[in-house]
Amino acid sequence: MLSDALTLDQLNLFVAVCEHGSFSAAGRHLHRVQSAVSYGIGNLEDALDVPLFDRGGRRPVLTSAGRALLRDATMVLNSVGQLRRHAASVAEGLEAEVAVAVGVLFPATVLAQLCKAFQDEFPTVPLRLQTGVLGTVATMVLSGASDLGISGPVGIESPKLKRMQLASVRLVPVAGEGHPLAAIDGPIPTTALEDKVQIVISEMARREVADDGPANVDYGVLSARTWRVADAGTKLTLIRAGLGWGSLPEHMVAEDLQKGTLKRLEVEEWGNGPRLAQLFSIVRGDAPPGPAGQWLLRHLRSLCEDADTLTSASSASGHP
Amino acid sequence: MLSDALTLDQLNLFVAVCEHGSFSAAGRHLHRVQSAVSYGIGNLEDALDVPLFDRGGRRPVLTSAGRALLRDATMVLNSVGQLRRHAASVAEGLEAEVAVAVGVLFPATVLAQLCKAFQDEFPTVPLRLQTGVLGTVATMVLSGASDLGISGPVGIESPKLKRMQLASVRLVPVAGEGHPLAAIDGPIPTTALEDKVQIVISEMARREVADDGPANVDYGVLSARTWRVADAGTKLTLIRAGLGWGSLPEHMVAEDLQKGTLKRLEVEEWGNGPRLAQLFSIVRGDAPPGPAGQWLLRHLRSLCEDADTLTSASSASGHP
DNA sequence: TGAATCCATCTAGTTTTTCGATAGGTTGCA
DNA sequence: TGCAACCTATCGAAAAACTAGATGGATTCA
Repeated sequence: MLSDALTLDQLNLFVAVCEHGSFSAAGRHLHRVQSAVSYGIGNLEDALDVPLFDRGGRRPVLTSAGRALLRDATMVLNSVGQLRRHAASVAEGLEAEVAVAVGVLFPATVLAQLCKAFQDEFPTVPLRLQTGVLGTVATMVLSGASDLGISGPVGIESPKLKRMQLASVRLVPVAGEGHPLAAIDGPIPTTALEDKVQIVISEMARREVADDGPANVDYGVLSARTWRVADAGTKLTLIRAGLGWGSLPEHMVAEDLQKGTLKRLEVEEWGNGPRLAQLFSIVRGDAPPGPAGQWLLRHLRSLCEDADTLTSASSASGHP
Repeated sequence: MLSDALTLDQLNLFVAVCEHGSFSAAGRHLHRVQSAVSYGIGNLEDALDVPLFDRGGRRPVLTSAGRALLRDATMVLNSVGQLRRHAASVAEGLEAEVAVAVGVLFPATVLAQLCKAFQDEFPTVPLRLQTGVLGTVATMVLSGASDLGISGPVGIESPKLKRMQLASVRLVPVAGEGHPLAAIDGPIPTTALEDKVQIVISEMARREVADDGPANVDYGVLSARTWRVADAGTKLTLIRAGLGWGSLPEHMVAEDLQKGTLKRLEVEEWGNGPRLAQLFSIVRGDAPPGPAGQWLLRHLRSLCEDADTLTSASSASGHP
């Protein structure tokens, strides 16, 4: 061996020697001859240019450098083990990773539950989460960038896409506590809304696919003055700051409504009943997800069945 | 190659191919022939039992499994790189790690500054922090478990230990706001303290070394009823809860004193001036720390010189 | 269609690793 | 002290793994 080679085999020998206390013992456990172990450790010390063991006494004893480098070595071997397990699960037919595109309306707490359950079931399959605005979810599934989508009815239509209804999310129109609309008690006529800023979630209008479809349409726009934001989080903060009004899923505003920092609006045109946004799961019919993705889909469906209407009940589970 | 071998060299080839787009290009960059690259990648695919590339077209294209495993591979190579850098720094004479034992009295904010500066100066040298009660710090340095100690004057004496004064910490006797002692305004006579519970930091009395020395002595004990705790944190919480009184370094109680949740006591026997606890650095004279440890010691000293008396000034730097 | 790349595969030669044995050291016990 | 039971380093021969270079087939681009 010339000099800086550094083999995984050498690292394996290294930790084996540290575990079993001697070159010979390590050799026995690894079904190698003692001279092979000696040779390998010698090469490792040459490669790192650091003596790892004191060979003075009966059994080799780690130098302080060896003790510190042992940690690095085990770390390397751990990452190798992860690679191996991952590869094994792929070889057995599991997909290499599952990419999920989830729309902003889907409650984060349910999503967290879902991810945790998935991680418990498939520890070797990485999960890639992509949260996007309404329309992009379907686009991502169609393009193959995501294996599974969770989204509202908005978005491109394609015969390739298979949608299944999951649950409903209650949308409540709200305004910040200082906002003029918050002071109105009864039903608010549409005329009163027209000159107020409404904050709307909107995508960046990428209309490459399905150009003739009903893409890039804003739903539920009542005001003449609208501000468009990219995600529900900034929409919430803007409304909280009193910059305008808008509808948000109930699970996102429940806490603010209780504290009084947000006030629920009664929009005349929408009546008094709750406005429900349907949530669908989206997969491609011609390229269905693998076993892990199928499992994720089933689990998602059962999670949504438990709570037919995804209200603050899911977020309330976080509070005692 | 038989089957499950998995070499670092193979992983290197793998990422190189992904980087440069083709087996040949990777070979050129790595000064290897194309057939060698092909051979290595083939062995890797055999070892993992997973095809990594689609060889249909002009240039090999990653399979989805390959894309996922590429992340694992780079992770392995990163950890190997860390091992290499660490080994290189050891080969150049730096110690493999620096272990510091720091007494509970030392302000955490200064400690954090020290650690940060050390990490910037020696990114390859891991730092091992061991916070211990008064006497154990010296013991750890003497036994070689730590290279450097920061402690008060308490602890074993040994000709091998070299102490240098660092700074002083003001100790203030305090009690919780509901405690009867907190109601007394003037100097408190010792007789009034005798029947109140005093909370004292004490070690678990390990007197293996220096058995005849002044080990295991409690300093500043005035009360007949004493509770002993292992660390300053629980001492603070106990006192805060009103279970007793005791002295604590000023930097730990400054906030509570300001908020009024703790009250400063005036103990007659200790007079009105501040009680100062000296802090020393401790190293072994016969086995001095290496260059990184020396640097740490110097930096520690300069940090302490800036604020000769370590008061809440150090923690106040965190507030604007 | 032809030029330019690319990959897999084969052969032969080189390098690395293993084996088994030997020599020399340390530890602990009689 | 001497002996048994460990341990390690080292050496020569054999085995295994790897490399270079050449060849053939496939793809892409002009």
